[in-house]
Amino acid sequence: MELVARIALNAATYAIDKPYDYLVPPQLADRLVPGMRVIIPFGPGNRRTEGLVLALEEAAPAGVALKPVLTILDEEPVLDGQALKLALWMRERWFCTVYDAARAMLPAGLYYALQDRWKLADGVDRETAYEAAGKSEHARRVVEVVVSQADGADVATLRAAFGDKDPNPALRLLRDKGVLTLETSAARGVGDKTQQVAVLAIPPEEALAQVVPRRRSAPMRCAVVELLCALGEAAAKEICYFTGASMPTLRSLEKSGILTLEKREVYRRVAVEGVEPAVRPILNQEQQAAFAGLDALASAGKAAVALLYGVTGSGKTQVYLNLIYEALARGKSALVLVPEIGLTPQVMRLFAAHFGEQVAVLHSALRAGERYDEWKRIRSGKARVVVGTRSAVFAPLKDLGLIVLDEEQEASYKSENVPKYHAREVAKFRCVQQGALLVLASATPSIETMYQARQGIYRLFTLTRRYNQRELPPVDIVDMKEELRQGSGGDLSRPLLAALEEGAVRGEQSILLLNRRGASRMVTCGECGEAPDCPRCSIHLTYHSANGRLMCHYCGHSQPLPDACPHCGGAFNFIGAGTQKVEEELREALPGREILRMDADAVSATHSHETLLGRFEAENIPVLLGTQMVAKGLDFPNVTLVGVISADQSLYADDYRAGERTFALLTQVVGRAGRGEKGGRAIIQTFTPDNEVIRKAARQDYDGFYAQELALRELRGCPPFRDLFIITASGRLEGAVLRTCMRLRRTLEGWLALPAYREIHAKLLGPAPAAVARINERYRYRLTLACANTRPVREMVAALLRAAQTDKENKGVSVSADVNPLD
DNA sequence: AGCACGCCGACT
DNA sequence: GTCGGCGTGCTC
Repeated sequence: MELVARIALNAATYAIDKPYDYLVPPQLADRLVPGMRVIIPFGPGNRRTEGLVLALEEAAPAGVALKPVLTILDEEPVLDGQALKLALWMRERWFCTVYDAARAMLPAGLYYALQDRWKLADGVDRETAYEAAGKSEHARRVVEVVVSQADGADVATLRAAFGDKDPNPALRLLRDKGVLTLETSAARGVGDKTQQVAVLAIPPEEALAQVVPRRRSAPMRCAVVELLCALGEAAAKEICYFTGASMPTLRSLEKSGILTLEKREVYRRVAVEGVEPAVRPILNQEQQAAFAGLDALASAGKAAVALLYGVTGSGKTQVYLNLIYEALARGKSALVLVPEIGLTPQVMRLFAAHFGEQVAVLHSALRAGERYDEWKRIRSGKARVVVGTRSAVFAPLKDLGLIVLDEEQEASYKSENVPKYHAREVAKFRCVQQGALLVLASATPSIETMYQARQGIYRLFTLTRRYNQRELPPVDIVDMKEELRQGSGGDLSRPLLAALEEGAVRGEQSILLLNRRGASRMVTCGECGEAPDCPRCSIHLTYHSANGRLMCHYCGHSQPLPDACPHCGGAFNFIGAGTQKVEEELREALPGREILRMDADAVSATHSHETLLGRFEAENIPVLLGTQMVAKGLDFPNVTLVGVISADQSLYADDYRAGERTFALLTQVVGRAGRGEKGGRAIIQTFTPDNEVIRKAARQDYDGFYAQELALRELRGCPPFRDLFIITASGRLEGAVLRTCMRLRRTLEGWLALPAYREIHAKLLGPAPAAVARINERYRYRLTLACANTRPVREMVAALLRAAQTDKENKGVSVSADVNPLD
């Protein structure tokens, strides 16, 4: 008998992902446990890859000899039995490999990078090596590269030296002659959250003296140095943004000794210590009723899902804080998930105040090492309450009694990367595993969740009473078409400007929400209507006034704004509002009033969210203008006016969730306007004032919106009536991508006609170009399969993906699948 | 995806 | 005879 490990491999692609059997050598046998990661040889070349041990079995030696496990990477298992089951389920559910799932579940700080280095074998000097290489040009080049490097050459360096040629045959030849050896080491990948900072290495005058005379031949070098002289030091990314320079330019300046590039940690941990302990919140009658019902579910020890539907300000948080107290009292642990934008220092402080040292915080802004520390605290049982964003759903809590998803409709719960999981579904699975209660909390639940609740599949608890019984603020909907007719062509209507001015005169504050990504605006030619496109992606470039350049939001390409339209010579116009443009318009309309801008640009530079919001409140700045993130400032007592600059921008996006997203946003804004003593009002600007989504949001009429939207979803065949499987093909040649898509469609049509799949009743759409048809010189087309998400359908889609990856006809085209994407 | 193996043309 | 380019099939 021998010990065999069944292992999921990092190197396996989706098409060949399955457990592979390896022999456990006797000297490793007593240390190896399922859930540990190992290094194993894979493929004909026995290249080293990482693997995750799924199971260990005693077996009689088979006919063919198994390859051995080489190294164990972990002292203790990193995933327990339930986590391994979750990984297997994720593969089935989201079309990823088991290892993809495992990677998503583990903190990055745990990560090992395998480093393969080719070195001269012991006792071999460079002369012998060159001799062995003989006349082979490739072999000589390999030796050249290897001897030029003190501790051997890594694979990437060799690849680079060979251009598009393959160094492998030469490497193998030299290895077989005993000249070269390959060493594999596993290096911990901690500290990956760093950024490059450029610092002048010599006095500014000297630096300028070196580059200015050569401004003509090297304008970028000159621009970079001038910027650095002004700033002293700056992040490499920012330098590239402001000057249009690229990283190679910075590296060449480093080589010339003019500047140095240093790696620095980006994130700092938010201190939570020194928080006053809080007492368990007391509930009003309505909250108490919801709490009692939920707690009865939680204490039953059977898995359940509940929707806690409570209007803004009804105190959902107090309810689930009480549930956590109860869970802890029963010896259970609790997990609270918040959307990315919702995990603020206030939230962290709130939980620290209630649960002190028992709280662990997991979010994307933690450094790899810190995240790893928190992960260990959770696994050891020291932390029993976890607050975190999407990936915290995998927190290794034992005896999980409760998971809360706050603002459950938020898009940030769906992962955009492989595996493209939804935290709500993962949470549901974990609750089933542990017999725990899942609480979905929201003032504007997603249509799917409310549908399940009304069907009786989820238990529904409702909070209708607003905090201190405050009335809803008056909401004005301003018709921007009418504004235009009256000759007011800007982004700000006269009623909004008047209200802003009035507020400022009274010393009150206003918040303006620009419902749109970043600081951007489209540019079109006023004569021919042409808009500049990204040369690599099929999307329009947007203008950034901070650096005066056109940029691509997908690949980061940037170029100067042309003086005139290259097609007809006409002048460029700006359409759509960006925060920077609105800011300029505001400054003109409200001379002398201070305006604070808060968008991705303003925040990433030097000031965090928090410092900006803090300034807004402390300095009583009259106007705060920004993207979604300003919604966090709505609770300040002196804010009496909230303006939505263009409700249309998200409403007319081309996906089925646009209505839901817009409704949730407007409802939140209106519901929270004027919470303070002074009351308040909201103004919504739109070109379509009769739109029912906008009107219902203004009235906080969720039920009306739900009824209308549900009917629409049924008509369109969207969730919750059908799930959408999006199968995307991408590649460099548009024709090949489209042909692959057509073949996939024919295959699916054939399969759907088979008796085995007769029950599916699917609707098949496409091929259609993806929303952004080309990204980074790759074309993307997609098929949509609309039907219920059942096991046979998932098996069919999985079979399609495997077939597509194996089919030689699809060379150069990759195919992937996603379920109910949110974009 | 990577990698070996096998086949074939180019150059010595 | 090699060397190196390219197509095909497998990965415990």
